[in-house]
Amino acid sequence: MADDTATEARILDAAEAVFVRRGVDGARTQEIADEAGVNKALLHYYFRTKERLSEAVFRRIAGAFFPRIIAAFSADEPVAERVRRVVEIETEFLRRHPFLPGYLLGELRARPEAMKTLVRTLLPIDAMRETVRQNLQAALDAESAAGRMRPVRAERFVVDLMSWLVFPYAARPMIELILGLEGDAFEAFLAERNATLADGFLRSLAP
Amino acid sequence: MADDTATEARILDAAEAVFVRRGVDGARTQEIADEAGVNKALLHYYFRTKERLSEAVFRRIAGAFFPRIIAAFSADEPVAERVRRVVEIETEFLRRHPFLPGYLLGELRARPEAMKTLVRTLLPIDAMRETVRQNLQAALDAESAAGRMRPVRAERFVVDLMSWLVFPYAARPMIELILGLEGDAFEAFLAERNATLADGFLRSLAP
DNA sequence: GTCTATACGGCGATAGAC
DNA sequence: GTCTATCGCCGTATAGAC
Repeated sequence: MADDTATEARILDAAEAVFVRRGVDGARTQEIADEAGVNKALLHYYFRTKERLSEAVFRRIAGAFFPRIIAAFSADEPVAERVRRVVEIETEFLRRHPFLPGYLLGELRARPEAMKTLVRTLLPIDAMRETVRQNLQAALDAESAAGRMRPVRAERFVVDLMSWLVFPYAARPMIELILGLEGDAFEAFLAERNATLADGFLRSLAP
Repeated sequence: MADDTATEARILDAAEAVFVRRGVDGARTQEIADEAGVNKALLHYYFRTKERLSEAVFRRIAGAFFPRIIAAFSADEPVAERVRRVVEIETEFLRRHPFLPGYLLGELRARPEAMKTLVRTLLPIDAMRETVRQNLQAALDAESAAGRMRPVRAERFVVDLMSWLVFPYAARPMIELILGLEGDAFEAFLAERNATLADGFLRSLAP
């Protein structure tokens, strides 16, 4: 075992774990090597530099994170159903990757232009944007025309829902500290919250 | 001019600027010295280490950020008024310090235990927590008993409102990228959003 | 208090053996 | 493809002159 592709994958997994918990600047290549069960020289063999390794990790994460969300927002379903779908997909994803929002936000903050460029080469940004602006906006306009919802811009709709979904994970240490929701209490709090989040969100848009 | 306290303050201001835009790990003491118009040796003279300097900066920022928000949440006013107050205070503060959420979240993520300890020595966490749990929860319970609002836990109330307020700033590069709201368009988007944010939030809690 | 110059350590990168 | 050993830079910390 431990052929080349398996080793490369192990390094990538280890790098993801370390980058996600320490940030790229705070991460040490030694720690990545330890976590992968190899030595630093192999990181160089496979990825050449820490910079390139971090880009590979970011690519993998961003590629898994964004497309499904955009798809759910733009699915050909009633607005209420899309909201429930986004909530469902996102809560499931975040349950498995709770520290990922902090990582993504941290990287985009530390190296905004580099990361933006990276995402642009990775995802069909323009197409995604158009889908949101056309498809989602049309659905929202139809709802408001029918008097079932107040008028709202698609951009705001997306930002507001994503704020509720993502922020608690990114701010977890702060919430634990200020509100005294440590460990399991925090998890329980989020689970309960997630169950009623879609309804609350839709109510905020009631006519 | 340039007596000792002025120099120390200039270093602190410079450090804040650099830490906020690069994160502590990404910051170089040389850049802080340049921005303060002094040399690296003086940083050591006043603050001994980069670590201590970062703690001083964090203290100043956290001390300015949290107390006013907690006070607004717990003010002796109707719930709707408190919400509008929190929104007003927070939007004004964030307008002047738009990169601060990213900094705070980043530090609490990179060094959660150290930062938590620091905040505990800085703020009366337990008292703040009790105020939220007692005072705010009582106000929310009264509203729901009167049929003006659905029942909600104070913790959730706080997290949901803060999510809407803070997340767009922390996620600014991502929002600019995905939704195509660059520069001024982003500012305009937020200004418009902030104006109706309190009402939308209260609607989400309608009975 | 403020500067110049330097010591020191750590980390990423790499050479070279197997 | 994987290892051991080592290099060289860069950033923080510090000594010492003014």
